[in-house]
Amino acid sequence: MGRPTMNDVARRAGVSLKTVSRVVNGESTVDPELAARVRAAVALLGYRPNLGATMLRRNDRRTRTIGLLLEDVSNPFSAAVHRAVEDEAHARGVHVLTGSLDEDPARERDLAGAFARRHADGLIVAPTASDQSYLSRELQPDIPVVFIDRPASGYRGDTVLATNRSGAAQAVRHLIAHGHRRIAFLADAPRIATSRSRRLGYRDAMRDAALPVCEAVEPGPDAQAATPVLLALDNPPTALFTAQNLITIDTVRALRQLGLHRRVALVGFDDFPLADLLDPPVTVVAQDPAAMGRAAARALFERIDGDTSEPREISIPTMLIPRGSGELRPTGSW
Amino acid sequence: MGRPTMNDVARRAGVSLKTVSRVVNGESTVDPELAARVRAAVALLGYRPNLGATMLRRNDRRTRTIGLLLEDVSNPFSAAVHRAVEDEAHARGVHVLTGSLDEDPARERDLAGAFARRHADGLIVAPTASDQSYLSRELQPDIPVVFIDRPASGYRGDTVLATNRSGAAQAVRHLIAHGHRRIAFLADAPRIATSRSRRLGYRDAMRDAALPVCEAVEPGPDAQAATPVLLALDNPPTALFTAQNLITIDTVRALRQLGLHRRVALVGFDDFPLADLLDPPVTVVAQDPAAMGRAAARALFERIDGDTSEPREISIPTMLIPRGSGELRPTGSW
DNA sequence: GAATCCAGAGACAACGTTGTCTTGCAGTAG
DNA sequence: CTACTGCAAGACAACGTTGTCTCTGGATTC
Repeated sequence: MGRPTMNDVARRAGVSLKTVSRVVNGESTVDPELAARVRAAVALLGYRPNLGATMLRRNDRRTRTIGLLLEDVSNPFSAAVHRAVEDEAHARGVHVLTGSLDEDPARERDLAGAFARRHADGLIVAPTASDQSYLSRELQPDIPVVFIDRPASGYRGDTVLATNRSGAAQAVRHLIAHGHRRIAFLADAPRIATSRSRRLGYRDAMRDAALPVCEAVEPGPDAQAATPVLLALDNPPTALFTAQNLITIDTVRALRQLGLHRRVALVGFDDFPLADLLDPPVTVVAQDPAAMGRAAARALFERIDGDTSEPREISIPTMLIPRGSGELRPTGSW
Repeated sequence: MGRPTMNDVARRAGVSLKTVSRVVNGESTVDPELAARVRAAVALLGYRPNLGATMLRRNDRRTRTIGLLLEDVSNPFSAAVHRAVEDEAHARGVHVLTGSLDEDPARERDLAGAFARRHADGLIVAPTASDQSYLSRELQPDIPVVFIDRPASGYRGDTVLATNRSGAAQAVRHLIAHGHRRIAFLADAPRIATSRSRRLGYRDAMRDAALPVCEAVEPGPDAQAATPVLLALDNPPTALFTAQNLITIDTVRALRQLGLHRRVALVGFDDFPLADLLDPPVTVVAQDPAAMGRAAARALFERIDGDTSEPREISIPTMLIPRGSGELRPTGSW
């Protein structure tokens, strides 16, 4: 015996199937006494509506579920976005299916398709693939998608982005203002859109100050290795700008090992927990992942509720938080 | 027009509905030529099976979805568990619905019920409520539940726990071995089972060494406030054992503010990122959240696959990681 | 007192799919 | 040549629910 159905409840209460349906759906055209009998039977049998059948039959077709595709749910940035999205969804009685993409375009496609088949009412995606046109094939045309953290291409949807370029430029100008002239840029793969934007910001600031660029792109999984190489150059940088939180942390480790953490200035893009407790405390350009998640969720729910206006691009400002590592002055030599 | 159905595909391919069903489900009793026509029509129309209808009709009733209820998806411990569960699920083509509980028993009940109504094939729950007997009412009898991090009561299910008591005792013995006699214990609400277990471990070690206990339970949201109070006692503790990662971090902050971070020893339960980069690096008893998540997911999938043996209790060992803060010797006075 | 109305309740079909049964037809044996 | 076998493919019911239509009977109206 599986779980009880409306029919079981109807038999038990001595009414018709349809009357049970009416009571369960709170329709008013039911005799109070019958309604009471039905409710008693529901409680007695522990009846719960079969959501699948409901969704199949109803014409509004809402599963009150959204899909959330992030880079890696265990990364603090993704986790904060996740939490903010969940809070917005919870307030609306909506549940969240999550998936981690790990920079794997195939996984992005698979999971988006899978969530679509599960009839998610909408998707929030931090794109990993360089092209999202697959979404047209995988998704029902009326499923809204909001992109977060990185822009999408090939599919129309709202996009929530941090001020990557201007935030990066601000970080670099901050280092310049503290006397640095040789500032290196450490970033992950240029395939990643945020990495490119932040590099543009770095270049903006360097160009404006007529300084030469020095880029170590894609330190890869072991960003720690890039730092000693950079600092062993003939005319080594006196300051580093790291474009992502994991790279920042690796760089902190590397500087520590070299014993240069108090001599080489450092500003990181994206804040991370305990940055304020390190020695020196790490100056960062903080994103606001919670605000990004909230904005994305709100945009998505507006679309789900029928907003069909032109896709928007929502900018969430970054904020420079001076803590110490970014205020170190250049030292002549070590 | 909604998305295409099997009927649309059948009409297009000039075959019967049932033949489409056979092709889609990979049954072998279909003429290759018809099968090819069907597949062409599927591709042309972009047909995707309606999972709701499939689940409704099929008798195995699997949604290939599991529910995961954690304390807070943005907490590093929960996030690591989440990631491990996702990886195990992904390997089996199963998707994960997540929810944060925030120590709110009502939210636990609501979300468990909601996921059950969504026909999750199983649930992994880090219990917040003191009693899980509500699950009998909310869940179909054959939905397996695995509890993680904290034991459940009132519902039968496998449980995955860290070695809270022995791990805590080990931490305290470590401090004792480094000469400490006055060791305070800082924990969150005793309502939380892990908090109680760790306190028992603390008491075990103190009793074995014939030392008096000194407990500051439930520093609450602001654990930073408890530390100065403790250290202002007449005969202040020379070492602190903190029972949870957020409390550990708050305590690090407090010690830093008091300028005592190099004089008062500290061991924390549960590791956290960057603990090794603080000054001094923080000695911890590390849990292995990834192993816990993996174990929970594996146990759940075994149950889903039909294992009906007695509920098991799975212990995931903790590991003491000496880094510096726990090896400070007691100082006579400050 | 008969005609009308309305509210409440049931009958029935439908949502998109799969399980089961039946049909049709080619191939084979007697 | 007839009867049987086997297999591919269609017809039909069913899963659990809701939308629509119809029916009933008591209250209201003239």
